[in-house]
Amino acid sequence: MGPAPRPTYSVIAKAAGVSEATVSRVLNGDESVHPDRAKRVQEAVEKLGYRKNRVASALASGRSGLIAVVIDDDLSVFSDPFWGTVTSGVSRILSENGLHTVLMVSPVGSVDGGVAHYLKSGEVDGAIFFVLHSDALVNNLRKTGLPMVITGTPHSSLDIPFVDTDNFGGAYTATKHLITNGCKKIACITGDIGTTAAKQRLDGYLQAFRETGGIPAKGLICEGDYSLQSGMDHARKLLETHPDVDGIFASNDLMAAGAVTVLQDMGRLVPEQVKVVGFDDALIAQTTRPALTTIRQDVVALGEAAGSLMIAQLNGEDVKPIITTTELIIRASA
Amino acid sequence: MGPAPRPTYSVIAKAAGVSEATVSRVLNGDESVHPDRAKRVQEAVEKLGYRKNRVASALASGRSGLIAVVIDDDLSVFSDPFWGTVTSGVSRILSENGLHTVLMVSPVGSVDGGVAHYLKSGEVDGAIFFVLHSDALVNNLRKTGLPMVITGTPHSSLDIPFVDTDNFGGAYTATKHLITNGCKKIACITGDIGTTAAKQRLDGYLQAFRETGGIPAKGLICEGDYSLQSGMDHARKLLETHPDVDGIFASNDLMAAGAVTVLQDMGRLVPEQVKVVGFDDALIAQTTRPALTTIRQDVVALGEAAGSLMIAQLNGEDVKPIITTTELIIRASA
DNA sequence: ACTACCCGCGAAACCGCTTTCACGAAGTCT
DNA sequence: AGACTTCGTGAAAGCGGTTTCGCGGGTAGT
Repeated sequence: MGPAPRPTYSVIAKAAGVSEATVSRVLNGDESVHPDRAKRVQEAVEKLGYRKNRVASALASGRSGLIAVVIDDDLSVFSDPFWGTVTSGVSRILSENGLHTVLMVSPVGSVDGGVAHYLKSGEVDGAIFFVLHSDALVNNLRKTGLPMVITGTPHSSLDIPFVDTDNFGGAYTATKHLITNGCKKIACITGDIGTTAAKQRLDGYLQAFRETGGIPAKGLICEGDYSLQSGMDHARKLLETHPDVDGIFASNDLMAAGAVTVLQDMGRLVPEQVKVVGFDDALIAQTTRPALTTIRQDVVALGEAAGSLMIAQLNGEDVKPIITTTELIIRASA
Repeated sequence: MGPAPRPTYSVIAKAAGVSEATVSRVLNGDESVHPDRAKRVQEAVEKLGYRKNRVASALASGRSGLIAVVIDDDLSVFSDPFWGTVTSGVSRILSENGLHTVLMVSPVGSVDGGVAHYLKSGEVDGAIFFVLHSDALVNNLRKTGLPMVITGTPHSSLDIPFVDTDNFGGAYTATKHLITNGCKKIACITGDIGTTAAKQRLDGYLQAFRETGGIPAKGLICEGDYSLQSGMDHARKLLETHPDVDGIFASNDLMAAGAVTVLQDMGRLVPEQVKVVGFDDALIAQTTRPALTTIRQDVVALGEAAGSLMIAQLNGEDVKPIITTTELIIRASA
């Protein structure tokens, strides 16, 4: 025997002594049904343990109840808990609203790939993108009218709602912290500069400088790529070109951790001689010695924000980007 | 204007001069259609850019093309990249087979919760569970005939196919490595012992001991919970109760990292005085100083294995559990 | 009292694809 | 040559909801 046979409208309608149309109205919150009959339907539904068949409903109404979460295969899904965490936040909010999350891990670059087709096919009611490098697909999809939300700040200023961490503010705070603590020569190891997050964090760093009237010496800004290795490489290079560097703001904790180990290997004391601030407050920030001072971003909140932006859109409300706040977590490295 | 209007069977049928039934047969790989007509249909499909409406197809056939990935909310989805990584592997395999991944992050304990209802409702063709503590739901779902795959070893020996890392073998190898390198007093910090993975890793540790004739002294086995904190706590306790401990096998890298920092804080040299081996080869294994010697598990492969087990099941093949191999990664901590 | 509306509700069409069923043509067996 | 299969095919009946349309009765307007 297969799955338990489920009652259909016809059964409910019979039990409640009404037509299927009325059952449908009641179940979809149509106010125009007489309370008495609505109640009879409710009771029948209750009694028979009826559950709507989403597929049939989707076919008839054109709404599938599915939201795609599109994750670019480029992303380091494989080592960074970030994306999984955001997704779980998204998923929570969506399911609270009766929607399901369809996960698509796939190269997003192509405007004409399988993902694009799928999204265009109307099988999902909306799509949430985790985009870093390219907006091409999203941009292309705009004209289809598919409700979309971007996680991370888009490159071009599309009028598509997005959610992002306050990268600029966080980086500003981090750099300011270094300055306040007496650092005179502060380097910045950026993330992959092809991402808006990395750019914004760099901007925050620069802004902090600007305010103090200074301007970072040439060579103090190193273009990393968020990887441990790049953190190490740039720290090493920095020590050669600028032996007197006394502060480093790294665009994520991983690079910060890499920088710290290199600094120590080269005989520098952290934080006594060189202070280091990271970004993310990833787990790793707690395990390095000294533990990293860093900028915490609330990743779950980011996911939830993305989810609720989608919900709002589906409800026809007009939506504004959401920027989630960051927090300076002071540990031992700065 | 909404999504581009898509052609239906009726259009294709007309264009190819055949009936809709024939179109359906061709598109579903029914061999019994005359090649000529099949070709005509193919051409029409090609020419008109036809794409099948999955929803309609699902309603008519009862197959939704959706596979649920159920992640227990208990799990540390929020700090451990493990689950995200496995999921991406699953998703890749599924989508290669024309299936989509529906993500459900939700408390799984309840046999009667929303997830249970959803899975019973026939809206998905199968479910892949990430289960740690309880098999209740899975067990309950068996009688529905829903194809299922478990990631991780189930507690009770259900006849449900599962995939898992060779926890036992990995732990055995890790411990053996410590023994071979001259450790005399080797402690084990287990993971959450409510999980089979933790039990198996403990068993592997014990097996290595058994083979050398020894049996671990009382108190050398500490029950941790996979968290950084528990690694630190147990290491501290160990140094008090067994100051002469010279080897630690921790059930994951996070605890190993915690142990290492405590050891160092208490003045022990790693690996000179105490050697430490972790498990997972997580990113963190590379960032601790000294870098962790650990057991690598291929997490993506695990996900892919889960995906292909599901595919096989849907194809009616009979399936056997898959145990993926581990590898000893020797770094500096042991 | 008579036409004009509005409101609640059921009949029925419809969403787009799958699958059963039966029919005619062609092939096989005495 | 007649009866029996086999094979390819189309007509049509679903799958389980949603939604349009129009009807009957009650309220309102004049």
